[in-house]
Amino acid sequence: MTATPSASRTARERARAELTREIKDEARRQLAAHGAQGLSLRAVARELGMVSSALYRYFPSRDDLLTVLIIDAYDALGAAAETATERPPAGDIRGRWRAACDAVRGWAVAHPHEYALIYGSPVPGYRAPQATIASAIRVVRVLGQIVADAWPDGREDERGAPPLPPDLARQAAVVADAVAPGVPDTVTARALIALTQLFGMVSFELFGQFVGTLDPADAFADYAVERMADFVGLPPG
Amino acid sequence: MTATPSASRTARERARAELTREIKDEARRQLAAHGAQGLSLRAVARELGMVSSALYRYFPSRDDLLTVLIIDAYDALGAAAETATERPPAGDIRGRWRAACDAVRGWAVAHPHEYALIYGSPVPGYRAPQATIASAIRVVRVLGQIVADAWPDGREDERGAPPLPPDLARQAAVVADAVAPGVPDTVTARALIALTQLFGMVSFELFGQFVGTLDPADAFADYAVERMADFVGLPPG
DNA sequence: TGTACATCAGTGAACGCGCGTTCACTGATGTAC
DNA sequence: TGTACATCAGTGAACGCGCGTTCACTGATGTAC
Repeated sequence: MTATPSASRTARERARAELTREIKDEARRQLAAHGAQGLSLRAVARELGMVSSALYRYFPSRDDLLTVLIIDAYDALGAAAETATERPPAGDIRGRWRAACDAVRGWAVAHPHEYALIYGSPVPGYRAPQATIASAIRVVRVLGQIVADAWPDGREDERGAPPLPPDLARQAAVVADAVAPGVPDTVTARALIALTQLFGMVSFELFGQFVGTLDPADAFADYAVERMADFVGLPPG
Repeated sequence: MTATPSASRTARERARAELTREIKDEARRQLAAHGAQGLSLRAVARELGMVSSALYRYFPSRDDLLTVLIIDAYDALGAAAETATERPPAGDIRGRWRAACDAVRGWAVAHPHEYALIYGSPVPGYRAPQATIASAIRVVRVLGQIVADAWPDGREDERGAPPLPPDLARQAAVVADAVAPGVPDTVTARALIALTQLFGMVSFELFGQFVGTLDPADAFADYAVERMADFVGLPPG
């Protein structure tokens, strides 16, 4: 535990950390080029000038590497949303909503294959472990917090929204407890509708459903974000 | 051109049509089991008791087989929506909307891998030819027609909806011309928002984003369909 | 400070696998006269 | 109706490829005394 062995240990560990990062970077590059199932350990090793078996010092299997990439992607998206939403003043609810939604779309457009990895069709044969959930929830928490800030304790949903059937009310309450505390269940349901709209729109854009119609999709995306903010009941900006 | 040769020619052609169908069926079965990139010509042939090279009498390549499966999937979804939307009386706009949306979700749940094939991440290396577009548009046309029926010529969007920026107005007009003639552009934009919500919701359900929260998603889906009908401005049911 | 030992990173060969596609072929089915 | 020929479906072997993973190994880095 003296200074020297600890320093040299970190030297080795630093090399290890650096190579781990390089492997992930190269894997991400291949993801971008050939998609999730085009990710090949041998190709990663080749590109890094190593022999393929060397990668097993860093990741126990291809699936583990994939899992790390998935978690990283969720974290990157979550971090982008968190950062964006902190830019406007805390009281500017609609500005924060807009910033968060724009950040989601912006990150997705900038990293289409990583987006596809986490929100596209699941990779067959691969089953995401529990470990991904904490990262996956970050972006949801960002949007949930904005809605929660718009609905301080005791505020009712005064729009005469149709009440939820009991099953849905229960589910909405669980979601609200986790990511949007204090929000009435009808509002939570609307926020979940807005969430699925946002990701559905981004997926349509990235996966080619808009080609030839809403292409480019910027104006549509901006408009949809505002209308969904109205729909949820956020104060006008 | 006499009866006999023509009958025997159809005999051979009937055999061909039947085997073509069996190949597609088996391919769909593999799609369901292993996903799009798990679709292997050799495995299809093996399962049919043929040698792999025999498939080349029916499909010039693996990609062509995939393309046919994609078109079939779009057509099956479109047909399901068309059939469902014709069940309620033509004047029951909301009933038809509900039926169409339910049919989309129902088909997707019943055929998750085919849904993933057409609305999930694009298969890397594969690029859908133009031929798919006519089939892809069918389900959109069903929803568009319902909205068009709710907005007969001359009816305005009287809700004081925010006007569209010019770029978006132009895009919305093109879409309306194609699938929802006569619909004001603000309504078209809302219908497109509803469309992306529907498919986003279905994708979240099928791709595992709802596991542990909105699971099962039936109540949420029903609620969302109604709220989106309100949002578009369809008459209450 | 120096030596003996343990840990760890990376090598290279090999295993066993499945894939898409081509090609020359056989034999059955259909066609023309 | 019968024969000669053309078309077509399906065979079986082969090509060349890339993959994930294992394993015994070498040599460098770090640790304990």
